[in-house]
Amino acid sequence: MSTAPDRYVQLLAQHSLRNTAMRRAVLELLSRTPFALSSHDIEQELGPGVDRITLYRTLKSFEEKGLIHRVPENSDVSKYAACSIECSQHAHFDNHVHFKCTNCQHVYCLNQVSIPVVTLPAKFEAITRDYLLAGVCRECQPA
Amino acid sequence: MSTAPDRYVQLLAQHSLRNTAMRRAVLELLSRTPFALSSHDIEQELGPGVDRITLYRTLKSFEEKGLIHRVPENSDVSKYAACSIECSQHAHFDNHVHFKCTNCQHVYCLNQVSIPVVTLPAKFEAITRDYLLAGVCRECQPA
DNA sequence: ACGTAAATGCATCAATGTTTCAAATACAGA
DNA sequence: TCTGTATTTGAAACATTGATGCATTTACGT
Ligand SMILES: [Mn+2]
Ligand SMILES: [Mn+2]
Ligand SMILES: [Zn+2]
Ligand SMILES: [Zn+2]
Repeated sequence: MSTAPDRYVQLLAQHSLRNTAMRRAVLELLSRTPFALSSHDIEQELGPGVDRITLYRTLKSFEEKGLIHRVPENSDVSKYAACSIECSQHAHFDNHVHFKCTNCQHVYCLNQVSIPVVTLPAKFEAITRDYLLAGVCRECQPA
Repeated sequence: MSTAPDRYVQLLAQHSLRNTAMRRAVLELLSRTPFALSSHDIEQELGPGVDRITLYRTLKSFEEKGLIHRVPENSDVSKYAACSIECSQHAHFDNHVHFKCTNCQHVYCLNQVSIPVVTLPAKFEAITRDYLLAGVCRECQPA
C-alpha cells in the first residue's frame, strides 16, 4: 500500500523539495487547472483542512524553485500557474503571453504565443518581459 | 491674491473633478516625477499632513477619470503614473511599454515604445494590453 | 532505525485598501 | 456675493494578504 510513485513526487524531488501532502496537493491542483489560481482560490479548492500560512510558504518555495510562476495580474491579488517543464531554480522560461478574461476573470497562460521583443531607448537593458492581455476568452465569446 | 489658474486646476475641471488641495498636490507630484509612484511613495513625498484614506480615494478617482494609470507592477504594491493628455473617463490610451529597474526599483513609462500586437489563438479577443520589462535602467547602467 | 535539517501549525504583527458616517467645503445658481 | 446641495474629507472600524518567530512534527540521507 505504498504511495504510487507519481508524477508530482518526482517533480518535487527534481526541484529539491520534500514530498509533503500540501505540496503534492497544490502541485496537482495547479497542473490540472487550465488557468491561474490565487492563494484564496487554492485554499477553497483544497478544502477546509489547509493552513493558510503553510500554503503561502508552499507557493513561495514553488516559485523560487521554478515549479510555478506568478502571473502579472494587475489587480491586488497574486495568481499562480504551473511552469513549463524546463524551469528551474536558476531560470524561468515562461516567455509566453497571459490573457485575462474580463468576463469570467480567469487568467490563461497562452503557451503557444511568445512575447515579442521591443527596441528600447539607449541604455535600457531588459532581462525579463511580461505581456498581459485583457479581453474576452474563448469560453466567454458570445455565440 | 487669488490662486493662479494653473495647469492642474484646469486638468481637474476638464475631468469633472473638484479642485481640492490633495488633488492638486497629487497631480502636481505625479506630473513632475519621471517614474511611477506607489501610494506609500506619494504619502512620503507630500509630507505628514496627508490622510491615507483620502489619498486612496484620490488615486481611485484619478484612475477612473483618466488622469493617471496604474502600472502593472508584478509585485504586491500598485504604482501610478500620469496619463497621456488624451486619456479620459471613457478610454485610456496608454499603449506604451513599462520598464522596471531591478536596481533602483523605479518603474518608467517608455512613452516612445508602443506595445507590439500579437496573434492570439482562435476566439480570444483582446481589448487592452500591458507590457512590462524588467532590467537595468539608464541611470543604473555600469560605466 | 536514527539523527537532523526541513516543514508545519499557531500566534502575532504589518501593510494595503475598503466601508461607514458625520463634518467640512467646492461650486452652481440665485 | 450669498446660499443650498452634492461632493469631498477625516476618522474609526474592518477586511485581506502576507511575513515572522518559535515549538513541534516529519521527511529522508545515512
Ligand atoms: Mn503563464
Ligand atoms: Mn505608463
Ligand atoms: Zn472568460
Ligand atoms: Zn535604475
